[in-house]
Amino acid sequence: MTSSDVKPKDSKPPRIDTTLQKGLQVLEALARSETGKGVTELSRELDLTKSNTFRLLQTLSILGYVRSSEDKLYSATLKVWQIAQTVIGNLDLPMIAGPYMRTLSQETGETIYLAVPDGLSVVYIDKIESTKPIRTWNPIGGSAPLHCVGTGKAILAADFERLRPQIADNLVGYTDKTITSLQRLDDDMAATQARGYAIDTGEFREQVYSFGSAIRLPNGQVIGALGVSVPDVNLDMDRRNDICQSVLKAATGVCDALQKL
Amino acid sequence: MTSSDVKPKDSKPPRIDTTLQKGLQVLEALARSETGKGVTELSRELDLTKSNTFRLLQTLSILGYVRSSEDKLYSATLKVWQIAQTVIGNLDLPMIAGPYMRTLSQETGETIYLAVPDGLSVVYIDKIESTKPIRTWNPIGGSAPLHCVGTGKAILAADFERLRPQIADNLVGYTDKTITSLQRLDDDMAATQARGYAIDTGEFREQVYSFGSAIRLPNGQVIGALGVSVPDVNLDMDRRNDICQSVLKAATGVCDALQKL
DNA sequence: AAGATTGTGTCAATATATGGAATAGATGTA
DNA sequence: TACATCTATTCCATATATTGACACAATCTT
Repeated sequence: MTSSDVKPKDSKPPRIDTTLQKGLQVLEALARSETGKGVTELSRELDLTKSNTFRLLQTLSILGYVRSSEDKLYSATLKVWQIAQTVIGNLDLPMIAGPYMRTLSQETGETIYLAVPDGLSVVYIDKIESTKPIRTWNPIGGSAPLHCVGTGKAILAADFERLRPQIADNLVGYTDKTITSLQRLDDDMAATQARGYAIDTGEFREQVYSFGSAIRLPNGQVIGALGVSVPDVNLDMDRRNDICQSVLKAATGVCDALQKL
Repeated sequence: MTSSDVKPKDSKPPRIDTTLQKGLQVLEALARSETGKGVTELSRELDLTKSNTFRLLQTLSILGYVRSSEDKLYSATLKVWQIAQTVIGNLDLPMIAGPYMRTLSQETGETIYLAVPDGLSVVYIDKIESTKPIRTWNPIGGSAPLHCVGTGKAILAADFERLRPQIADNLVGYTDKTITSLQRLDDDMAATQARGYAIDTGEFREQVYSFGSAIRLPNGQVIGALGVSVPDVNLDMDRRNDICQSVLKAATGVCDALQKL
């Protein structure tokens, strides 16, 4: 049809699936609503037909994204939140954090770790080896207890109220420095929260110090931590302070990068 | 066209917009993927045509739900997370928490508050008046500083590492009981985290005690708090303990209800 | 009880999404 | 270098799946 080309419309706006677009518009509109909305209200807001809106709502309901309450008010379910959680769980942290890890590596020369929480442990998902001729202890994919290492303690402190009861009975000792009493853990977590970074003074491996700072989403949710591991032979107090500041700066940088994502 | 005879498929189950369905399937598949997926890979996984998959990806890209990385790998953006945040922001907490608030009211007989965080304050979004002939102090819509009241302190403790630096310079005093030093706040927050509920001993209004416990999403994110306000004339130590336990139980109940939502 | 809302079904018309084939680019192999 | 085999992307005729107008029922207002 439209054989008479009087309307050269628009050249090449890549065609777009209108049904999908409308469906997502409906979902977003419901997400914005506090109380839920009716079919008619929605159709007016989005400038769609009532039938059309109804149909979209029906599909979204079947797919679980939307629920129609008691009366005829539709509202968004937490399904989109669940999906968001999986997105966050699959965020490519190594890529996002990469530049900051490299900076951190240059500034400190020590081994840099990127860790994510996994139950009551951290799992190392990326690292940069120390430039110094000292072997390193944790491979990518390896794990360590939350309460002993820099990255773990940073994560623990960032979500302490929730994790505390779980970890209270699991304060396994690894060295004579390991925190095994709940009282000492409480104190250490308070100090960590106050500082913004965590300090491990050989609490998991003898002679190995580590420092960590949490990586958070814009709303505060913890999704990982950056850390630096140092053989304590290398460590005087000045360097220790420098390293801590660097870690904190790097983690802050990653958080900012996440803001913009 | 297609004047040919009928095709008695089955059109009894409520028809569903297949384009929308497929588009959401694509989105979910990408959300599950760590590395991102290509068109062909997706089309095979979802049993769709390549052209079809490509078209869906194109529209999802335009709508901002998906991004095609450097080379031809598609992955989900944080847009679904942003939408999830608005859903959570608009959760009908009063309805969900209602039953637990009523139980709490019956158990204590005192004024029950439902509060949400708002910057460095709490805002009361629902309440149940005390059954006792004592007037109450905070209207729905009213607010109070995070660091002085039961609900606020519960929220503060639940997200302390993030909020601490913000509130450090804002410890305004209201009574001579108000916590105005960071050191005392740190201690109190540690104690609150350990207990699972917060105690306000007349720190906002003279003679008014309050108790609060945080409401969290399944992943730990704080979205509000339940609280009980009590004129201290009514309060002996036994009752105080009973009330604290009741608040804790009620808040836990709301959290569980959110799990199932 | 009448009237004005609403949500929910129906169904033909056609605009819309679709699948297949064609193109283009990239990577690997001989 | 040429060939083979992957990709992603575009094009287009076709029919299918979406659409909108209308009808109907169920509430709510008056």
